Amino acid sequence: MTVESAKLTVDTVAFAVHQATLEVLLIKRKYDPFKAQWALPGGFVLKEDNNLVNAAERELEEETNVSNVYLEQLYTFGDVGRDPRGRVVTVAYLALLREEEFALRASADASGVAWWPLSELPTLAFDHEQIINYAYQRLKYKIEYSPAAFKLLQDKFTLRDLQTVYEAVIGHSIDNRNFRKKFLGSGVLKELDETSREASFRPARLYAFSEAEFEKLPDRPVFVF
Amino acid sequence: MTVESAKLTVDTVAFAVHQATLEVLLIKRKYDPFKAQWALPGGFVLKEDNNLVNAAERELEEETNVSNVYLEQLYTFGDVGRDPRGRVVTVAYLALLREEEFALRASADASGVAWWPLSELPTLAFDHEQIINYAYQRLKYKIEYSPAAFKLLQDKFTLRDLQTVYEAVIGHSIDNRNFRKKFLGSGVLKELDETSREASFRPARLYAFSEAEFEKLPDRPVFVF
DNA sequence: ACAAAAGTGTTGCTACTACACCCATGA
DNA sequence: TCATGGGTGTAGTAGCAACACTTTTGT
Repeated sequence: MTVESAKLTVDTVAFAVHQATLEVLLIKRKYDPFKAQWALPGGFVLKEDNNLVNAAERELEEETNVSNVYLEQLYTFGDVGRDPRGRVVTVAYLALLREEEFALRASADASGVAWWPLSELPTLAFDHEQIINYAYQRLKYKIEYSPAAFKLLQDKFTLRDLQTVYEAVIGHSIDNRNFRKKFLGSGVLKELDETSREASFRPARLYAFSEAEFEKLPDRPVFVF
Repeated sequence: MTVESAKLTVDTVAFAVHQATLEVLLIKRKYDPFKAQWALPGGFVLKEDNNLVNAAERELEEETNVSNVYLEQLYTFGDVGRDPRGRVVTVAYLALLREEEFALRASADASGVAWWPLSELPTLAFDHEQIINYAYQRLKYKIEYSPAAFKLLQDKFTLRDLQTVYEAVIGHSIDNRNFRKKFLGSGVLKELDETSREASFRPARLYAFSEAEFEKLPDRPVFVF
């Protein structure tokens, strides 16, 4: 019996919705293995990280300049052979954020950083394509019964913005009357006294999400369309 | 920057329903830390395990004699301080099985093995109480939209058996007419030509679960009661 | 006045909840 | 024939899907 001292890494699948498209944040690797290939931001867990999510936050900030966003643990991938360097187990995280809030900046192990549409991903290092697929499944489920969509939006948003997020994530369009009825009826949206004046047409009312009202919903609310 | 070579363990929360009670499989630790305390079956990932679930299966069999059961990854716990030996990250698994199928046998690091009702757990080693709570939440969700309940039953079962599993997991009783209507209407139960003759009263019809029919259900079926 | 997106109601149907009694069997 | 769990039906309600036109604004 030999205790395996596995190397432990964290990788983050960061999603954002940009121009009605669901996108993933990738970095271009500076070093081997998989030098010059696109990969998820992530890296080794260090002694100074006092838990796993801190490690994921640190790597994300170091490699992309994205910080202070919603992160949740996804799944741990540990098959022998997923990393050519030997037994490397990775704890994958899901992040949800708004692209506009961050100026991407490559550094550390990355020679590039970019948002890629989920439907047009490049060839990826390691088993990162599999991890992204897993993350996407999780996001599709989460958006149906949790406030995940609001992590992808500004604090103030129009119902159209919210619907666009849902459509980008689930991958098909939604009847706007039913969509609005369901959200307005749920009580989780606070109607604001402001409108967004975008162009030469009717301005849309702005709303904010109420965490408190969401918590009050009976058991597991359903936002399926 | 120092690469942390974390120790990696796996722990399994095995559930079964016995006499209408949801129970968890625990072992009594033979060695320090937490010597003589109850804990989840589990241990270090070894070089010869070629993926994480294999390690969980191996440890479960070694410590309890339970093998060949449904296992799924739950969550990875990696906070500094969760193990007095230093940085030990554990990948937790959920197992679902029937108690009657296995003769428990303690060995390796365990001086005892037993099923404990979830509502009467002893003091547990490490953060294992937290892990069990997490597993229980997951089970409650899974049973509502997946065939998880059938992993807790024999191949042939009565509708009463199935209802008992649901009641034990969700923690409250269900109207039997509505319960039967929903399951019979769903098409996932194959009616068998057999009955279970238990005692001096009307024998109950036996059913089997049809994986194939379950897969045919539109999107995410709901078995909420 | 026009272009563009915002905003709004109704109807039919399905699926759920609540609820209480008769049936089949073995002893 | 009795004790025990097995098995069944209905009515009211709530929530969902499908569907198209009017309103408001800036230019």
